Amino acid sequence: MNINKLLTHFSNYIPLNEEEIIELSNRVVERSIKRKQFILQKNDICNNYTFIVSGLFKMYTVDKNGVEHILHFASENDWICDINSFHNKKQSSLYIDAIEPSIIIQIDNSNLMYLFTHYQKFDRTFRVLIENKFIELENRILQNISSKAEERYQFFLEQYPNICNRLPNVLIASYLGITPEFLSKIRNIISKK
Amino acid sequence: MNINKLLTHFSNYIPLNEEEIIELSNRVVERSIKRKQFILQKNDICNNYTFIVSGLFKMYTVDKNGVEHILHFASENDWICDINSFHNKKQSSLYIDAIEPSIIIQIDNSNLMYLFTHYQKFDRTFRVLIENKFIELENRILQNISSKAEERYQFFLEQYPNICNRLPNVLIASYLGITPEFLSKIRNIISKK
DNA sequence: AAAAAAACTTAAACTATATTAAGAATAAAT
DNA sequence: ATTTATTCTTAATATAGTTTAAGTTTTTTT
Repeated sequence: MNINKLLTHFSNYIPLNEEEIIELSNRVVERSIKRKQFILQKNDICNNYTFIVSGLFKMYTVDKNGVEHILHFASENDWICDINSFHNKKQSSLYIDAIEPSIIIQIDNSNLMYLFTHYQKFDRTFRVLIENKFIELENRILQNISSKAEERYQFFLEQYPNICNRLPNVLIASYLGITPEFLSKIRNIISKK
Repeated sequence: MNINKLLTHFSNYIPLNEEEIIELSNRVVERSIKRKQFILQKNDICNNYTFIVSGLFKMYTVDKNGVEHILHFASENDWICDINSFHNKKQSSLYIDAIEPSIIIQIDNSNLMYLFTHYQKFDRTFRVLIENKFIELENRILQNISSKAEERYQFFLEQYPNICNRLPNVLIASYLGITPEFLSKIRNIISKK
C-alpha cells in the first residue's frame, strides 16, 4: 500500500502511534497523475499538500514572454505545495505539473489543520520539514549570488543525483536561471576538461 | 521592558497565556550589541535563535577571495539564526554581525527545545514563522533566476523600505549578487529615467 | 578637528551570459 | 513504424555584469 510510504516518511521525523496513523490515513487521498498533468495552475488556490509516492514534478512560474522559471523539482518521498497560496488561501502564481507519470498522496487544507490542532506531532513534523526545505533554499540562494553558472550546474548534479538524469537539460537550465543554449555550452566546456 | 516587544511579536501569531509568558520570559536573555560585533562566526555552532528588539544585522559567508555574500538582513521584530547549525549542532559556515548598535533577545537551543516539548504553541508559532521566511526565500529565488539586476534592485527597494536606506550600497550589492560598481551604474541609469 | 577608513562613482577593457537562427538528434505520440 | 514534438548543439552577434584602477565623497574613529 502506498500509504505505507507516507507513514515511513513520517516515522523518519517522529514515529506515529496507532491513533495518529488511523487519523492520517483517513484524511489523505491517493491519486495517479499522468505526465504533463497539472496539480496546480496559476490563479488556483493551492488546497493540498502533496506527498510524492513515485514520479517527478516541477513547480514554476511563466513570465510575460512565456518562459518557464522552475522554483522546485520534487520526486518520490518529497512534498510539493505552494505554501503561500495554501496557508493564506490566495491565488497562486505558480504551476505544478508532472514530468513523469506519478503517484501522489494529498492532504487538503482543512484536514491538515485538523491534524495540526489535535495532534502536536504534526505541527512538529511539518515544522522540521519546512526547516529542512528552508536550509536547502538558503544554500541555493548562496549559490546564486556567489557562483557562476558552471559551478551551479556542477553543484546541482552532485546534490540531486537521483533526479538530474531524469530531467531534460532545458529544465535544469530553467532551474539554474540560465538559457538552454548556455547550458549546452557549459556542458561542452566541462566535457573537454 | 524589551521582553514586551517579543511578547507582542508572539501574539501576532498566537497569543500566549500567563504560564507561557512566564516560561518564555525565564528562558530568554537580553543583550546589547555594538556595531560590527559578531553574534555568530564561522565554525561556531549557532546555539541561539535571536530576536531583534532594535538594530540591524547581516548574515553572510566569506568566499576564498575574502568577498562577503549576504544571505539575510534582519532588523527589529525579526529573527536571525543559522537554522542548519542550530538544529543539527554543526559548525556554521556563516557570520552574523551588527550593522547598527542593537538590542537582542536570545533563546538557546535547550530552552527552545524545552518550550517546543512542553507547549504546543511554540512548535506552531515557529512553524508559521519559518513558513513565512520560506515564502520570502522562494520569491527571492524566483527573482534571481528570472530577473536582471536592475529589476532585483528595484524590487528590493520596494520590499524593504525600512532597511534599504539604513544600508550602504556595498551591502545591497552583496545581497543582490552583483558588484558595488555595477550597482552604482544601475543607480545612475535609474536616476536618468 | 583631524586623520583614517569606508563608501560611492566613473570609465575602459574584459568575461559571462543572452539572443537569434538553424540543423541534428532524440523521444513521444499516433 | 512513422510522424510529430521536443531536446540538444553550434555559432555569430548582442547585452549584462566583472575587473581594475583611480579619484571623490561620506562616515567613523581618534
